[in-house]
Amino acid sequence: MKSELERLLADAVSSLVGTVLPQAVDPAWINVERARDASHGDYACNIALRLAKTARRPPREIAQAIVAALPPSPMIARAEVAGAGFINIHLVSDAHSAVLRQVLERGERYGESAAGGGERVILEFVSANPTGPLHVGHGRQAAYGATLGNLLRVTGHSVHREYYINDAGRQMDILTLSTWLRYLEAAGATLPFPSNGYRGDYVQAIAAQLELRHGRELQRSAAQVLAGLPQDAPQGDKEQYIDALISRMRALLGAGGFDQVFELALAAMLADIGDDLSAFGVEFDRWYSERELARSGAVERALGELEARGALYRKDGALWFRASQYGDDEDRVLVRANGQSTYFAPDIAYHLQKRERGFERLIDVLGADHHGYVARVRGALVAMGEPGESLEACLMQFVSLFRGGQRIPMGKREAQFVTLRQLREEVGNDACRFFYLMRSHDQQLDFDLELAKSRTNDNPVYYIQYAHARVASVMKQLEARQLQYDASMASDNLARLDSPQEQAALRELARYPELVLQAARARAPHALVHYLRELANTFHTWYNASTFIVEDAPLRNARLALALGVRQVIGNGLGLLGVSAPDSM
RNA sequence: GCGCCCGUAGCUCAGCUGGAUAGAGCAUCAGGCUUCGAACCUGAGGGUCGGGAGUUCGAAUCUCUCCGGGCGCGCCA
Repeated sequence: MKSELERLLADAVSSLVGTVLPQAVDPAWINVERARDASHGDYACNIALRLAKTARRPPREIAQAIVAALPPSPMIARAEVAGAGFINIHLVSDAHSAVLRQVLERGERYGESAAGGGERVILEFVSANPTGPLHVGHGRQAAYGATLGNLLRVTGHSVHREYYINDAGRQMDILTLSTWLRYLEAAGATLPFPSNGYRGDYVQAIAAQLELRHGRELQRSAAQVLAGLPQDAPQGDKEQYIDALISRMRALLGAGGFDQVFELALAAMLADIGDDLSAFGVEFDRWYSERELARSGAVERALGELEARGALYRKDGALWFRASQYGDDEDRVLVRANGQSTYFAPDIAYHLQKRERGFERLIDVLGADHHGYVARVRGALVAMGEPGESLEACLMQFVSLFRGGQRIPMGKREAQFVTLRQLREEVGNDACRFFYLMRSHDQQLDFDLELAKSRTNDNPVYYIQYAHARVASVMKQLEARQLQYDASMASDNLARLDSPQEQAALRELARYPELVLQAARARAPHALVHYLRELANTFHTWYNASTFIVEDAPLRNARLALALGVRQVIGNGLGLLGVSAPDSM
């Protein structure tokens, strides 16, 4: 509809070139917007205002000329000049009911488009280190990533969802050590827990699995473990201390023994994270292991590529990337003086892999604290001959939990932090996903548990679900009265939907495909949440203003068709959000 | 100090690539159920869009600057 109108206006404008207008106009300039106010008709165009300067004529005069030159169309009832020089377009009422027909015909596919042109997108999100359970911040990234993926899919993109597993770094060694120490403790050993270790209860649970699997074969005495170690913090350096402990563990158990603990801890964490996400309705096409990436030689290949292009140099025994020449603030270390690579080297290789696998667009959903990371990865891509624009980062601001106005303190390494699982169990998946998506991703989120849990009128989740359930309820009532919905009678009588509330509902339904496209392009799932609230509001208003099941059969069926259309679109929208659309609640 | 995000009604937030009189929810106040679900609806009050300057027909939106809040700035990830 929108593009149709833009085409008509472009025709009108080009016919004026040479008379009213001095030169040809780029069709991209001609944008039609949905009118904000119903009195302004259905669509509005500001092209006359934009052309006023070059044409050196008053905008209203140009607008008048465009309206006069507008080719006739069966869709347009009338076009008029308003305000400073806007062109307001009123559609014929058939155009409104045509939308409803489309909703009912296309069903679940209403709102889909091919706008993305099949662009191959890899969407990486969550990618939390497998060193602990997901917390509430990861939950936001999960909800956002999953819904963004849905939005891109229905707007004609080929979407691949991926979770990058950081299973090769030092953090995993620390988890392995933490697990082993808890395992020793459980067998009665008394030893201090490193200040830098993972203290969460889940570590004890993994230690218990270790005991179950390996019995006492990995036991060593506290004296063996602690002999000759440096001081832990606060007297000593906690990093040195924990590295020494890791080395000690390797020495006492051998590489094989260490790996046994490592593999068990990793598998346990991945199972926990995977189950958690799956229960939250978040699925991935692939879980991409950093270790496998490293084993494949991809890291060396990426470094070789950088080397070949002269983007590397050695300084102070380390290998550096000339990031500052590719848009970053300063150069970055890839391989430390001790020979170990930083997290950055495999990340470069991973992103190069994404390009090599044929993805045109690389979207990373990251926590806001990773914003500095984007410039260096993009710089590395550019240095390797890839287009920097292909990488796009969606930075998620932080989540603060509140319980009835009281902030719940959260710390990362501390024993007590709220996990995603705890949050989901307390407020439910629907409210959880909805609340995560209510706010723009670059807005810090205050998540109030009491509000999310409340089954009262101030909880916006139920407001939308209620509209869906109400339609289902009406259909049940219809059956109870021994009546049947007659789709063809409805279709013949859509012109009867002429009340202000019905017109408003039709307009909202027509807006949905545009909204979905806009939300996808702006990477803004929250726009969909707001739209659904507005759609539900128009429906509730209509519901309160008129009775659907009336004696007049043509009118009754037309109204039921509209109600079913509303239900369909609410269902489609909630589906994209990953929120259920119940028939009763 | 530098970089990123934010600042809009009492509170929490929308406001699309600049457009017409800046909008919701909650809270407050006043109304609406013998009728398809009142988890709903109707109405009212409430604003120097953080301050200032600029760009132009037009700025909450773009630019600069200042103020305030959050987050980064490591041979951690």
